[in-house]
Amino acid sequence: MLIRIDLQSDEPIYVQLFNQIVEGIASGALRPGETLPSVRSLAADLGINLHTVGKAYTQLRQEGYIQIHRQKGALVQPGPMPEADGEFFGKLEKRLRPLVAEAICRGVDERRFCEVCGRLYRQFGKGGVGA
Amino acid sequence: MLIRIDLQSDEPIYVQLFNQIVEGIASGALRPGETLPSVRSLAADLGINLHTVGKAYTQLRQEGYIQIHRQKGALVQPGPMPEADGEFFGKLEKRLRPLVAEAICRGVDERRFCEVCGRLYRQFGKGGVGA
Amino acid sequence: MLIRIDLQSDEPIYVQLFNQIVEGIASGALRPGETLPSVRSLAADLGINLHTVGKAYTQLRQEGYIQIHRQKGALVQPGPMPEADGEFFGKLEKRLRPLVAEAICRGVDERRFCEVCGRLYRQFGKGGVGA
Amino acid sequence: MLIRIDLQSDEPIYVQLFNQIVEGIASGALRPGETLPSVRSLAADLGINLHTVGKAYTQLRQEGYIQIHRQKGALVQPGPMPEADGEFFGKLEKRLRPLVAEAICRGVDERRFCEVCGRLYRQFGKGGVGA
DNA sequence: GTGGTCTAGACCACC
DNA sequence: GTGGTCTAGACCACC
Repeated sequence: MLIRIDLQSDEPIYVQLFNQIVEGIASGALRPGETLPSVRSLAADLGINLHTVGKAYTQLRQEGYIQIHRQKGALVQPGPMPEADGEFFGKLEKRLRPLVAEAICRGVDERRFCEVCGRLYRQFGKGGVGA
Repeated sequence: MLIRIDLQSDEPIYVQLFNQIVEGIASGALRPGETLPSVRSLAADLGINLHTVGKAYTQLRQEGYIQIHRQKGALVQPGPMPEADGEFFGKLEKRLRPLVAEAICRGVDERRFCEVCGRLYRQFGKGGVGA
Repeated sequence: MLIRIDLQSDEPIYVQLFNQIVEGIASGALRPGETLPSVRSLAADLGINLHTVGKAYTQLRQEGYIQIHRQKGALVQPGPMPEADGEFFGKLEKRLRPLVAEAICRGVDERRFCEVCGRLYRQFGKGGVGA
Repeated sequence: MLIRIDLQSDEPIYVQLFNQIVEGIASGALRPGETLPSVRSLAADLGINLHTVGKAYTQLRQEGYIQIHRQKGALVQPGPMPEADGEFFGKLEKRLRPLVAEAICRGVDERRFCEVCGRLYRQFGKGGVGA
């Protein structure tokens, strides 16, 4: 899977990496159980620091998206993905709220907002985990 | 309008303030043309530094949500709110993408995702700018 | 002559007033010797502070664009306008330099830059002092 | 590149700094991709506060003249410079208008005015971005 | 080491 | 009184 890091973004690199791996899982580019490159090799490929990759991997593990084995390295969660519990929906709402508020201020109604969401779903929807 | 700042949050205070004012506009708690408290008084009320409030106000002005008059203080944009142009939708998609990806990984389908959005729209929708 | 003050501009009101009166002279809307409204009446018309108008008038007098008489009030310089001496050209260059620099950075060449200047000259050029 | 700050000037320090960096880019003294001194070191060199430098850098970034990398520091925009769109020409006209008006009042015709512009173009033109 | 955020406190222009 | 600018100094995330 192709990963693109934008060094001049104000988004921390480890967050970009985290997001792109989650997006890879969502799109099916990364399948459950699939091995991920080692911290060392991914850092080398992307030209970034070992610690940065390590931080992204650690966070992915903490949220249940990947597993990390001392010897075998990292792999996409082969078992059940983390579930969408109340905590998840709580956080989701918290992160969505400012986006919705800005959209409302600019006159974007619910239908158009959901169209954007739908477009994203379709972008990911080709062969993803839910397929 | 009640504003609550979480000093422990990892979200910068000025961002929290920015978001809450935008949410106030979206909900109608802040009406177009309504005056906002002065930088000094709001800072005192919230127990934060006036520069932090100033930074939030400056950003709100840059994005067109408020006007700042050098000696009369700040007011909610009385004229047309910033429009939802291509740039806005581009940024919106960029900010929505990781949320959608995480939702997909957890098995949340488009319908349920849009339900969350819809709930937020209804939260804001009572007497908001579009009403 | 119509004067428009933008209260939400970051340009001080007295500067806006100064500029618009100079522009009125340049365009011929204000003729040499023509009387200007009193500080008091102009302030009332524009809904701004007396001192603000006073400051603009004082500056216009200091630079030779108008005369102020205790009894008769203010009038457009009836005699020779301030001349374009070395000091003037020095200041002009200083104020033009950042504009030219920004234009160059954006790939605007001298010809196009001067076209903009020429357009402004033509805007003013109908019946102005040089006509 | 030599930067000179006039602490007595009524022009804010961060604006002086902004302008001089833009002028450095226009003249070619600062090349695309070239690294700029860190906020701290430039502040120390100029004997001003690091926040003042930070404000200038932030504004330069917002207008697309430089990039800021969170840990590598700032560099002159290596890619395409911000383009001269309608917004730019609108602002340019607004800033040029009072200069042209004053020039007209003093009997400076379009030809002489453009000669001054041309002289500035030639000052910058030796090895600049357009060269 | 780098920029980002926050605080405390000062002075200024404007009106 | 209002926002704008500047300083000094601190802590933080990132890498």
